[in-house]
Amino acid sequence: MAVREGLLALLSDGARQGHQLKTAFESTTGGAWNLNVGQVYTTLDRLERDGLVAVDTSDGNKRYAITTAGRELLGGWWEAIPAEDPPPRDELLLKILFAIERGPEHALDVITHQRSALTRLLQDRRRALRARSDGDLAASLVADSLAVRAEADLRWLDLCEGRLLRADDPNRPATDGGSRGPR
Amino acid sequence: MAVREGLLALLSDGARQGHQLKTAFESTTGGAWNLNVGQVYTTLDRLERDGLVAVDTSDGNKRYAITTAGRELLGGWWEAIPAEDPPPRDELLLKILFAIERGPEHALDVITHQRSALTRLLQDRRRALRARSDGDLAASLVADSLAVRAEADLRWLDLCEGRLLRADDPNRPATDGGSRGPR
DNA sequence: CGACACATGTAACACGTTACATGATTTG
DNA sequence: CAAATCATGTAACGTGTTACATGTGTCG
Repeated sequence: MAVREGLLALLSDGARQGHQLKTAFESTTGGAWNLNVGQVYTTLDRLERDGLVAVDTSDGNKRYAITTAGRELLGGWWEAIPAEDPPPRDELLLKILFAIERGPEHALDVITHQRSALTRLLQDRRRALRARSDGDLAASLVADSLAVRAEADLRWLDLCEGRLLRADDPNRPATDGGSRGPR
Repeated sequence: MAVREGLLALLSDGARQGHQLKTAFESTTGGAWNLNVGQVYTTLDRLERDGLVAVDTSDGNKRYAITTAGRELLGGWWEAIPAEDPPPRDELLLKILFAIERGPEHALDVITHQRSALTRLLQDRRRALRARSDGDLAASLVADSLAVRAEADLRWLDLCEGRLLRADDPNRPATDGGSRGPR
């Protein structure tokens, strides 16, 4: 559900051909996300099927134009806050949750490993960010996003470790003895 | 690619039936992610097709067991750091990138709106986190993750706004005049 | 008995992705 | 002219998701 809106956003600036949309999409995302041309057309077909775009062949070319319904949907998109319910499944989170299920020691191992790997990755990303301080705004924003995301993941890993250690610590009265009991 | 590994992780503790896996998956994720039972079976079919699990009917029941290949894949999963290439398309990031394409003013509007909405969401999440300080470790970790994620998004929005304002500011020598020029 | 949970599936669809087929136009 | 780019698609596959069809067992 991201290609759709991206194409609509591009079309809200004026009708374009399918192939142009691929190019525009990639340049808008700073080259971070390439689209297979075929996907553009299949997505456009679906958008047309849903009445969000219409084909305009008034001049010999085949141009896609956004419809009123498309504009409405897009208007909502700008305002909508990306918070699906249920939230998208985050791989790191899932990994730790299932590691805990296998045993807290295992989970702590995984956390340690992930943290060091993530730290390395973050350094790389920061380095890349400094190196490529060319004027490409989009690419910079993508890099920022990746870095911030990695920092957040690291912070979460720390939180996670804290909770695990506290849960294991026999000093503390366990908040609940048998929530995970195997039937 | 998250249900597969989750089921494998559960099976690495011992063979189970399909329906039990649904229950285990949901309890492991603190109820944050429910699975349709049908999906468990289709996923198991695919895992079996790929030789990662095998069906065991030695006792009258139909149990799925992880295979050696499955264990190998799982071993890699624990260590693998969730950093796909290209990175997963982040909706907030996409939204801002396409908003910029429509015009920096528009982008600043969207940023402002997203920030206030996200701030509200974050407060809700924090409140929810405090309220439900029951002993459910998994649910707490999910809530932590959501909160940390929201904080990171807010921080990124600030970064983003900064870059945009700097790019628009005529005092600064624009790093590049025509990278976004409409041909 | 009737409701509910357990248990196993099938069918249909959405979206994303890759590979492939085809033709027109441009340009070195 | 040959190669590259522009342009439009189709086919096939993978995962995720929902809805539906069925049957068994348990318990109030």
